[in-house]
Amino acid sequence: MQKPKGTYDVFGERGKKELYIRGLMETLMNKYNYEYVDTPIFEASELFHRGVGETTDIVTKETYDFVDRGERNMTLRPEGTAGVVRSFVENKMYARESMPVKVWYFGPMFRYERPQSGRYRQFKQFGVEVFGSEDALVDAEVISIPVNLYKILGLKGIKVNINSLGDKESRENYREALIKHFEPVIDTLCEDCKERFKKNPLRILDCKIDADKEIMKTAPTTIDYLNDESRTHFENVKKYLEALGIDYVVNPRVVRGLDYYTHTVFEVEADIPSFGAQNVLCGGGRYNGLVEQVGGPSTNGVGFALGFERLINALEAENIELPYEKEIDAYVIPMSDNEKAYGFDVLQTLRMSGFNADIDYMSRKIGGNFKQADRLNSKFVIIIGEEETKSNILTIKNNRTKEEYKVSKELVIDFFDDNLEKEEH
RNA sequence: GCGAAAUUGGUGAAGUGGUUAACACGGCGGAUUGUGGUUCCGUUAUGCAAGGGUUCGAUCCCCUUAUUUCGCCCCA
Repeated sequence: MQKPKGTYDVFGERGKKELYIRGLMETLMNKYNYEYVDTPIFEASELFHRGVGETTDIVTKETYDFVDRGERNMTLRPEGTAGVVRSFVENKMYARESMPVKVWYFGPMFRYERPQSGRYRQFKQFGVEVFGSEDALVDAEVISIPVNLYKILGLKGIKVNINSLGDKESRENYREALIKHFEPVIDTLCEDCKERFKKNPLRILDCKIDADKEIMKTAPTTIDYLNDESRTHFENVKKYLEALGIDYVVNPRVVRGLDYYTHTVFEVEADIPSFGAQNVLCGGGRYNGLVEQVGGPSTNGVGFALGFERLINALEAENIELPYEKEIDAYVIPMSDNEKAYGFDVLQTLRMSGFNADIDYMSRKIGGNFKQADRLNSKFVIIIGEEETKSNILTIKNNRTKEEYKVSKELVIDFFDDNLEKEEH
C-alpha cells in the first residue's frame, strides 16, 4: 500500500516541528485576540461555486467532488474562507454585540492538482478572517499576522507584495480598460494568455512568458483606476503598514486568482534562491461582497491564508532550527522484571508532577539501557534494582555530569525540582 | 490537464542479464550477568516500487501502473 498521490504522513521530528509551529500560531492569535473556528472539511459544492467563483481554476478543475449516499453534491474544501463565511452567516455572527468578528483557523485543504514540492493534494492552511469593518487598520493588521509569524520563527527571506483592486466600480472600469488594451494584440500573446483573456483578463499580468513584451509594460494598472474612496483606503493601508515598520512593495501584478477580492490584495513570497516555483508563502485580501453572495447581510471581510508546508520548506531552506523540546527529564531503568512495577510507580509519580519521563519497555540489559537513555536525550537516569526496592532509596544519575545521587523515593520530586531548575539556570 | 527524469535495506548508497545483492551508518546480541556512549566479534533486504512480457535465466531489456521530483498551467 502506498499513500495517495500528493499526500504525506507526519511523524517523528516532523510531528514535533508541526506541533511547535501550531503552538506559536495559537499563542500569536491569542495575542491578537482572534477566536478559533473549525468548520467541516467538506461542504455543499455550491458554496464554493458561489463563494470562490465560477471562473477560478480552483473551482472549475481542481476540487475533490463527490456525491454522498443521500445524493448530495459535496466538495472537499479547496480553501478556508468560503466555509468560514458560511459559518459566519449560518450562526448569525453578524448579530453579535461586538464587531468586528475576528477568527482564525487551521486545517487541511484539498485540491486535485499535479503535485510538486510545496504543492500537495491535501495540504494545511493557517488563516484568519475579519468580518464587519471597512477600516484600513484591519487590512494592515491582517497583513501583519503572517509577517509577524515569519519574524517570530526567524524567517528572513520574505517579500511582501501589496496591491489594490479597488471597489466594484473601480474593478469594473479597470477590467474594461485592460480588455481594451490587450484586444488588438491578443494574437501576439502566448496560448495561455489567450485563454486568460477570455476567462480572467487580470491574470494576463501574471504571465511569465510574455512578461517582457512592451504591451505588458504599458498595460494599465489597477491603481490607475481606483476611485477616490478606494485610493484613500489603499493609502491608509500603506500608512498603517509603515506605522508597524513592515516593508512592502506595491506590485500591480498581484491580482490573486480568487474572484471574491476587492480593494487590498497581498502576497508574501519567499525570497530564497533555492526555492522553486511554489514560492508564494501566503496570500489574502479584502472581500467586501462575499458575505452577501453567500446569503448574509452586506458585511465587509478581510482575510489571509498561509501554506503550512511551504512555511516549513522555507524554514528548512534557511536552516532555521526550531527550539522545540528535544530532551526528556528522566529515563527509568528497572534491573529486572522484579523491579518493573516499582519503577512504573516512580515513572508515574514523575509524570504526574510535570516531568516528562520514560521507561525501558524492551527488557534491555543495563548497557543497552544507557544507550537508550542517550538516544532519548534523557537528563537523568534512574536505576532501580533489588537494593532500591528494599531500601526505598533510588539511584539517580545525572546523564551529563555522570554524578550519582542516592535519593529517598519520597523526595524524588524535590530532587527533580531542585536539579532541573539548576539545569535551566 | 501537458512535458521530462527518477524509484535498490531503517538511512546513505555500489552493482551485474547467470550460483549466497558490495560498502558505510544505524539497530540488536555478545566480549563487559548494577552502569553505557571507545574498541572488537556476531547478526541485520517480505530480495532491488507493483504487475505483466522477452529470455534457459532478470534487480539489471520491453510494456503498463503507482509514487516522487522538475518545468508549464494554477495556486498555499
